[in-house]
Amino acid sequence: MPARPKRATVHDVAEAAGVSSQTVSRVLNERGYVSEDARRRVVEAVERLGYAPNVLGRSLRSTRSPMVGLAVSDIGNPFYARLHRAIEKPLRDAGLSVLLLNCDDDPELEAAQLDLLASYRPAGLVLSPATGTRFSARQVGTFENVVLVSRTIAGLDVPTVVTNETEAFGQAAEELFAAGHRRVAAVLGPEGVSTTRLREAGFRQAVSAGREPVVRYTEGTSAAGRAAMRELLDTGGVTAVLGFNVPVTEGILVAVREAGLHVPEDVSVVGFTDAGWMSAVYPAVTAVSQPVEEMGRLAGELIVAMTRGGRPRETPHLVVPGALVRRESVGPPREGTR
Amino acid sequence: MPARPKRATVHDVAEAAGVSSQTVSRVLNERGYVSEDARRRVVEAVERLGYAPNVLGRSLRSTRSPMVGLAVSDIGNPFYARLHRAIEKPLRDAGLSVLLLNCDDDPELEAAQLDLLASYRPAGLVLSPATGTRFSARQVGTFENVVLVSRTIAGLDVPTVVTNETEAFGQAAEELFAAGHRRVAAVLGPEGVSTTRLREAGFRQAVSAGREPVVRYTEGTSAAGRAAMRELLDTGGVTAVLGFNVPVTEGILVAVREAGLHVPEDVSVVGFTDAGWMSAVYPAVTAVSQPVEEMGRLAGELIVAMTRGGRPRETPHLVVPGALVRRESVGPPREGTR
DNA sequence: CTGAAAGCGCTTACAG
DNA sequence: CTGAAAGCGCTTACAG
Repeated sequence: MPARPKRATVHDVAEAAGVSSQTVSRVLNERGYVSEDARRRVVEAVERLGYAPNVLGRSLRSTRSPMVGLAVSDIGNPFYARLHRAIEKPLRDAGLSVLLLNCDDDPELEAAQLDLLASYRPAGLVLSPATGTRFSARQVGTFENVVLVSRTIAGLDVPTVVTNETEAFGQAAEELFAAGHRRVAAVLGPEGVSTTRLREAGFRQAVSAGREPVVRYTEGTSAAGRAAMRELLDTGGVTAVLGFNVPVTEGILVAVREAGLHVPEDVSVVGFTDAGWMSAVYPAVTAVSQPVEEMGRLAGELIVAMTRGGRPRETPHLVVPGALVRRESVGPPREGTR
Repeated sequence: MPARPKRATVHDVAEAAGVSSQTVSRVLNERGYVSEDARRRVVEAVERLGYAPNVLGRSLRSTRSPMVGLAVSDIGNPFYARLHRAIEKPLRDAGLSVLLLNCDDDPELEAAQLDLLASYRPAGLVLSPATGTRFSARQVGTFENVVLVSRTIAGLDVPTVVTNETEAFGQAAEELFAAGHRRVAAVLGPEGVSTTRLREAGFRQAVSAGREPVVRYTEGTSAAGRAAMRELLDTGGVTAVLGFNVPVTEGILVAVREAGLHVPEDVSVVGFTDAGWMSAVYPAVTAVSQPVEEMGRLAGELIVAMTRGGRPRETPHLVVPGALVRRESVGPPREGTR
């Protein structure tokens, strides 16, 4: 195989243009004064040599890397896939790259992935922390600019972007209780995660006399949602269920199917976080829609602002509203189970 | 805000351990001879100073970066989300990082994203090219180690990992024709993409006397699938449909619902690429399951092997088998439409 | 087994 | 407006 041709450097461009490498740098970075003549010759040489800057050299010297980490628990969860897309855009427009880190909601893997990210000396980190995360005040310093999205960490003074979890989940619960269900289950995520805690609070606020809340904690996956729902159908005596996220809601529906039951005739279901397929099927699934694109955009813009040094006096804690989208998966309980 | 404390470097470690920076480097990279005593002192100093290597410096000097690009058309498409997870694992185990590039199936954006990637001088590129990609033999050289996944580019001599598209899609078509449908539509992806071409070939191979194929090309999104299906329901006179991918299949189901029709009583549907929700709903969706995890693993292993210089004599073209998963979305055509 | 020197590609800080 | 010098953090290539 032929040796790969060596790539052009600033020095090659400088030589071809008859200027110094600093002048090339000035032209490329549009900083400092450069005569029109020199600029023209540099631009022409760049073109001719097919020169493309090496970020490694640039970042090393300037001690400013254009990399921003995005650490999430599962890119297969459409919430995080949408978040990635939404964050990437404003960062790209600001000249920043996103390094996606999949952490499987595992604190060990998260720590390893963040170590990896740290080795790139990134400009920032957007984090949706894993259950039992070890991310702490100490690490905030390592990453300089940190924004938490969706999930938060108690006692950490960093900007956050979240949905009005408690209120929105409470509204979903009320939808089921108000339909006449007495025993309603919330199939939540892992205990100790902020989203589980806040959604559970909303669920409990919807409880009043004669209403019986049932709570199950899960890993937040489809398989876990399915297992929890199977158990609830066997022994829980519930007639309505709230799903923590898209995978859990999917798992709940799988279990209902496998039991030979139907939504909403046998069980009513409300999901948290909307997904395209929920309006593609019979019955269409009632769900709380989160403004994920807005969350991503806000997080991206916060990071951009922070990398530009615009650290505000007050740490921003942005809250975006979820909205219940009523479809067909909620009905009255069967006669006799009421 | 307090100035960020300067991070420790090899020199700091060297000084603390009473050795030279090269010896530190030798210990960290486990290459060359180091006395047990020196090693111990270095390890201890690393620990004490909380030293973590700077990839930028390392990559710049060694001209070997641990970064591998993964360029896909849409991380929101579960196929690519699964692919990312599957590729990331073997690469991480080999000490490589994945930079995910979302290209929106847009050749302009793809070019821009690949330019960005090139600035990191990556060790490799795993690419699922955009429609109308401008990726060419010239660029293969830029990225040194390239593997194409799922979608291929004619005339490019690089390793590929694909499903047996033609055969698997043909089997899905046969499933519908064999159920008694005469006019069957394939809602495909963009014209000119290898997957569209190969799946269409499979579709046409399933056609015989009395069977009428209808083909629609789309952008491959949920919205495009919905629009195509709406048109087919209005004027196409088809009783069965094949969906190109998960988003298109979702869009098809949305259009069926919006028309007040039911699957499979009014229209039979088979999807290409399986998704969790397809077995969570009534009717469960019959689909061709692709071994995405295996594809990702194979692509990752190819990249790892290539970065280690193990370039095989023959360019590998790996083909993995799709499998039709029969569920409930296929039935006989309505009487009278047959 | 170890270190002094050099250099990866770039930009900063300085001097003109 | 421009360039010579230095250095970001690391590893290579060499000499001992």
